[in-house]
Amino acid sequence: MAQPQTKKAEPPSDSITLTRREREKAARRDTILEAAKDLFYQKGFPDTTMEEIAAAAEVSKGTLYLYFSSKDELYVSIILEGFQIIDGKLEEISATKGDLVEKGRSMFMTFVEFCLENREYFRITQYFLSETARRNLPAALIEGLSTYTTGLLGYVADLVAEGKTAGIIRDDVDPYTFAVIAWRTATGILDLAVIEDETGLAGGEYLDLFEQAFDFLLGGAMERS
Amino acid sequence: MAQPQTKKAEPPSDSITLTRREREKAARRDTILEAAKDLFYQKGFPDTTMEEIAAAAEVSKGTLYLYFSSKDELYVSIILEGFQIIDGKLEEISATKGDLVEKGRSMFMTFVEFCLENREYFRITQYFLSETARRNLPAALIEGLSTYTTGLLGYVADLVAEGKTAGIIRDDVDPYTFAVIAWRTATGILDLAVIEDETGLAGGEYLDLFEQAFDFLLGGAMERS
DNA sequence: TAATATTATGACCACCGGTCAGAAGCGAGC
DNA sequence: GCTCGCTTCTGACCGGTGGTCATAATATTA
Repeated sequence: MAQPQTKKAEPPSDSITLTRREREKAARRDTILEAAKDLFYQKGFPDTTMEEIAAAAEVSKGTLYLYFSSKDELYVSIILEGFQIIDGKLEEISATKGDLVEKGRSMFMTFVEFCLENREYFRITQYFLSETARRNLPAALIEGLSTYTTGLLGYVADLVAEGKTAGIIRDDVDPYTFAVIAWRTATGILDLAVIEDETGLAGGEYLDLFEQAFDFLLGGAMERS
Repeated sequence: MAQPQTKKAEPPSDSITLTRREREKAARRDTILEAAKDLFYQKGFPDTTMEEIAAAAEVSKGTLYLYFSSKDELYVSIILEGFQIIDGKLEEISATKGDLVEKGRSMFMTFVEFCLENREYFRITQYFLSETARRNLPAALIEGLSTYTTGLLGYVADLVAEGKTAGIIRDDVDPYTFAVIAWRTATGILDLAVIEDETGLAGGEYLDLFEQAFDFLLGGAMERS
């Protein structure tokens, strides 16, 4: 997940020791990351303490801070992992040949379903928007997240642009703007859908709401023949 | 802010003592609430401590807990106040006669602008969606919020229903569903717009994004003549 | 004024994220 | 194989926070 890993197989006696060290460091980092992910997903971000993560990773609390500068940075690293998974799925859809509208719907629903199946992950990404999180985070991480987001939106924007060329989407629709709006509509509804104890709609019922939201947005962007 | 206030001006010697006590209690509660609101709006929720609120309200920290069971409950009480302001604005728009589409846009943008002008308020409402907040909150407060939300959405749903009657909105559009989607689209984008330090778009630029989002949604719901 | 009930106080507690001085581990040179 | 020096690890410790509770102050009643 996002770490060099430097698996170079050049073993002259000199550099090999350094390389093994690096590998061990990366492995420990991964161990911590996995432990943290399990706990965050199980108990949520605020209820997971650094002490617990340290115990689960079988290191001391101090060691945590040798690999991650703060609790916030730790979970942002986990976010990035999730981003890469979604990125893979969208790229796959993007590569298929087929009806443009169905490809769009598929992207939208794939994103939604991933977030519904990984609620804790979604909650974490949302928490990241909060002012507090951003104040305490290394600028590099924020930058990284923005880049990933832009990348994901790119798949949608490209599709919309294709739709314009094909005469399906209106000329005055800006592809990237549409992508942003669709993305934020999805997350807005997800905020609701991710709440377990809600009196109203339950899990599956929300899928229809997402479908309808997509239909409205698309309908507003399509060329009316 | 949802407290009785009991300003009754009936002063028979017997009940007056009891009433005065009640009034004093309510007044204290209000004082605390005002102090907390000022601080929350100024410094944000996480950076405001109970000690500070106590100092600002000129009471001790312990007293805070005689009036509010937790920090969470304190600020949710503030949320309810904000809801009533929005409710008033939407009701006003609802009562005007005029173009249905413009009324809808006006409701959407009024909500958005209120949230942009009261970012702290908006952040609080969003935080309220989190699992943690819900676990620690009195059921009555959650119930209250749901009721208010349903009320706000009612204005939009009624307008959509009117649009259907007028033949502007498609027959198969469910008014309440549309209202929910529009609401969540707004909050989804607001999540982004409310971040100060964002590299990309700045404050005002978002207004256009909201307008476009509204246009897409509406376009998808309108009867295509 | 004395007895009682209500309300306010702030020292105190548990807990958490984060730090740091020192311990432990490990490779290199003699 | 022993020591020296560097890297990695540790856990006691710190500052600060939300929340509690025995006690004090105040108001009410008799």
